[in-house]
Amino acid sequence: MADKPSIPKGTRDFNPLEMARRNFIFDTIRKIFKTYGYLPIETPAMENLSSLMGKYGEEGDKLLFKILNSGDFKAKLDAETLHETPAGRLGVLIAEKGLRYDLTVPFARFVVQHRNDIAFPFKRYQIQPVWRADRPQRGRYREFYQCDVDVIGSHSLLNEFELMQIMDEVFTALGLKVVIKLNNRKVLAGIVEVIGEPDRMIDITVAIDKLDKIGMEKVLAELDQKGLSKQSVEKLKPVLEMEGTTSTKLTFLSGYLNQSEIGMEGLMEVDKLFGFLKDHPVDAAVEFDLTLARGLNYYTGTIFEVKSDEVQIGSICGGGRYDNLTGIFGLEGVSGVGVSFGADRIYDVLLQLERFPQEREMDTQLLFVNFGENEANYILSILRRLRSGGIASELYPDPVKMKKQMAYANNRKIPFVALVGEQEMQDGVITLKEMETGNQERLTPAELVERLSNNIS
RNA sequence: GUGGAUGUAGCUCAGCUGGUUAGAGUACUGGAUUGUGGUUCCAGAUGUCGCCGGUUCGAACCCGGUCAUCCACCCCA
Repeated sequence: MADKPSIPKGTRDFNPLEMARRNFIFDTIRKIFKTYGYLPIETPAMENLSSLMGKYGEEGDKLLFKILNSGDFKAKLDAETLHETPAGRLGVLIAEKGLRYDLTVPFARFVVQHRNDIAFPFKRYQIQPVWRADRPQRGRYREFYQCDVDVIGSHSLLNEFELMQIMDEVFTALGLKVVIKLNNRKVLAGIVEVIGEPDRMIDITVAIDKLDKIGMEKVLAELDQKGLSKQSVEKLKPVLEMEGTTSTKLTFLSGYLNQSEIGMEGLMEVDKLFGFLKDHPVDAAVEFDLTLARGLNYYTGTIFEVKSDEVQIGSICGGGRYDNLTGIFGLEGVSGVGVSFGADRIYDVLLQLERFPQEREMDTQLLFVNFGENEANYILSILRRLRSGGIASELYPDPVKMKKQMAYANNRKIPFVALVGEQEMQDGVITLKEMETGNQERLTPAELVERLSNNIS
């Protein structure tokens, strides 16, 4: 056999069953976005590389898919640059476009570019694929869909709360038990300020994150190795040892952070969100989680992450507040907040839990057996009536053996088969067979339409 | 980017410390049943055993390389 065709690593085909299931997820999410007043936009698959580079940290830049310039992409390069430039850097010299890495940065670009046509606060949703040159793994793809909702142009914490309600409503509608984790960058900034290491936020949050994996001693050793002073580590220790419920944690931190203005501000925000929750509870569990740092470096306030309570897979939804994302595109002082649902991981979770609803509304309801040219021609006008009545129906294209046509209906799980042969044509009726029971009845075309319309509703 | 595992029929997998013609289930095709599917029975087709090389009288099996896939770390949706 010749080499089988294949698709690039980390990408997938979707068959009709998978599409029905994916659309169930997209439809559920879209419907909820709309009821909260968000409007749809789309942006191109590719952006100028300059819009993408530097927005996701050093790691992110490496994971960008770059698109080779068309035409003679090395025309402007002299031999020396071509040789001397390290491979990693050569990319930007021969590629000026790249595939989008997420939907938030293109959205920021969109807002800046169309600022005069947008009424702020602008609430939009966007459901499109994104691409990352990551190494594929369980729950990690190189092409996957994000479903983003963002509000831009408002500082109000009501937006954060609204997003929490949306997250809750979506996962409830999908029938999934989840935990919404909540943190605030300002609280993290406050902690590093208090211990006197304001520039070491990343090292410290990574250390906090590893706490339950490798234990206190190893975390302390690692911090020491990273060059944190003993004094700072000592000061950090109470935070690492912090335990208990959200409210005891918040009480502890309000004492701990009281010398840090930014820390207290963050704490107040977290407190306010939990206040909203108290008055308007949601189904999902909501946890204050200091270990949540999130890699995307544009977040400045609240950070969200949603994890499945039932299946172990990375986060299935995440997001946060970014105060100055549009600043990098030249529009200062516009604050935004948003979250992104990972449709592909949600799919994996639903699949594993077998929670997909058994839905087959739009599938073919009725198949006409093809007995030959005359019969087929006669059936075409009946089909037209059925279809204009909203009944999905089809005629088997070839006049092959009946057994084969029945087997086709069976495989497609088409619930009804109609037989119209010479006999029926003469009598002006249709023999309708219900596949599941095997029952057959003779109906006029009008009765047929009525019978099947009732069956659908 | 670092580490580990696995590649045999369309799919899921057997294949004995290396032995001659590589199997099962399922799916597929035809028939039992020429206007009736899902069950049953009968028959049939299907493989460079991922690829390249080495060891051997002999390799799906052992060794080396390579590619692909999966898993963990990292990062995240």
